[in-house]
Amino acid sequence: MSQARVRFAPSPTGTFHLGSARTALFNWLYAKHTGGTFVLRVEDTDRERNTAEALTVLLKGMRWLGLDWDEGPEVGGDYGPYYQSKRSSVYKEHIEKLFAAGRAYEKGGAVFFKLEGERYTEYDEYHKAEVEKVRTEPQVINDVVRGQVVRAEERDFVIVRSNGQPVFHLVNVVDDITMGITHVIRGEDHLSNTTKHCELFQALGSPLPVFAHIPMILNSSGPGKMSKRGDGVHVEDYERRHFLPHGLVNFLALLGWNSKDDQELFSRDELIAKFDLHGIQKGNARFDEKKLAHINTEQIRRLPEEDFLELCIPVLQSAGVDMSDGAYSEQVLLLCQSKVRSLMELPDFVAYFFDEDFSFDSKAGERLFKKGEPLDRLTEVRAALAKVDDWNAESLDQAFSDLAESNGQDKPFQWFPVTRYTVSGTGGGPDLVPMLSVLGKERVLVRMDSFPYRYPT
RNA sequence: GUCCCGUUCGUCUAGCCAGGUCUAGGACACAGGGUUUUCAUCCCUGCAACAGGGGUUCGAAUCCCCUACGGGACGCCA
Repeated sequence: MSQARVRFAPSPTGTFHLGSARTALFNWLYAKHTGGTFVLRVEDTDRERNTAEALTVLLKGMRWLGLDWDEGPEVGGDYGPYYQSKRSSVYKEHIEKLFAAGRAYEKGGAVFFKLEGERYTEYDEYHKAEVEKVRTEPQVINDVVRGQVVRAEERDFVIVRSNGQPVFHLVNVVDDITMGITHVIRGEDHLSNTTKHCELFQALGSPLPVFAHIPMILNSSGPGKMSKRGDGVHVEDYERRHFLPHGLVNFLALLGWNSKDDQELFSRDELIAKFDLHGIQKGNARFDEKKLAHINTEQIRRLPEEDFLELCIPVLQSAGVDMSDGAYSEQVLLLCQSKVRSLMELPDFVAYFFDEDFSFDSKAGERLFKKGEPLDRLTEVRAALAKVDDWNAESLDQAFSDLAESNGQDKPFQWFPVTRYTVSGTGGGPDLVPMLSVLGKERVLVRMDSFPYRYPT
């Protein structure tokens, strides 16, 4: 596989849309897969909305997702500058080339690209006006995803505005040429634009890159492509909700691409190894948060302990959890890695480990008191645990077994629910014995003793 | 309105290019069951789709045509 030079060319708008993120991801994956180069180019022609803050959001999002670029802002490269606003001279040169070739003309202060072919005028229903059209030779686009797409451009189009600013179509093509881009991987919404781009490539005497138009991401409900506004449509939303960057990456990769072998959970390296343009889907995809949540959960489970701990720290700190006892916090978190479904729920999930004033879940309490004599069981288990000197999972297991045996029971199950509830206030959580072991003898006994006074009756 | 792209379970998708092995496979979700101290995990089972019509063929989810529906483009936005 030859090394590809691909680019992600966003226009900073102040947010980082998931659709853009997926386009960036596919480009990044393809560059990595082929051992090629991933270029980040900022399309900031036009506009006051292209602020420094908007660019920061984008770069931060890219870095959070782990999509590092080989050339572009802040890292440089041999094909710069990588901001379109700084490439005026390059565009000027190419516009002159078009004039020289008789493929550009001025009208109303703007520069138009001149199509070749027979001209005629026609009433246009869309523009509600009589317009000039050209019968051009149709362009044949060889798209890796869609096969051959044949389409003819029928109107001359603006390449430089009357204010002197070059237009997207022109700068996009000129940059792709001058930056040596080999593969253009972008959203299907650009497919119709591609005929314009092909005209420009040809008029400038440059070979066409390989095109791959990837499907759109549609709203999970309702019509149309994924909206630009709202919660859950931007990368920042998922960062704020403490999703794993790789969880989002894995999910996004599956939206419009698959590995053909039923594998859905990938490490970053597996994704790079398996990603291929031919696995890209033609049909549009609908965004499904439930599947995202599932993949995120699975990726939490697969995290190496160190990475898991590192990711947890900021989540708990921002929730105000006191983690001054590092070794203890670490034990608590490792207890939870296989139980928790998202990092977001972690602070609530571990609250009782760090706060003696934890609350009691009323539903679980009702269930507990509905059957048997929990207070009697509590007295028994309290006495049994008080005798444990060497407080660890093994000796605790033994203490429970002895307790069962001395009461003529096979297993100590009837003491478990009340134990869990009095020390944690919940009906669920990490495995009981390891949990008691981590909490420590003193905490456990104190909580058991205070339970009758603290439990709201 | 014109042009382009698409259409397999509710959702993401495999299969389609090289027609038979497809009573259409996997995953999420959902439902039921089992394991379990746990509304967690795990395991099992179930539910559920080739948009419609025509053609080609011994045979079509797979090839061709039409229709319908969905998406996109048609900006001196990108």
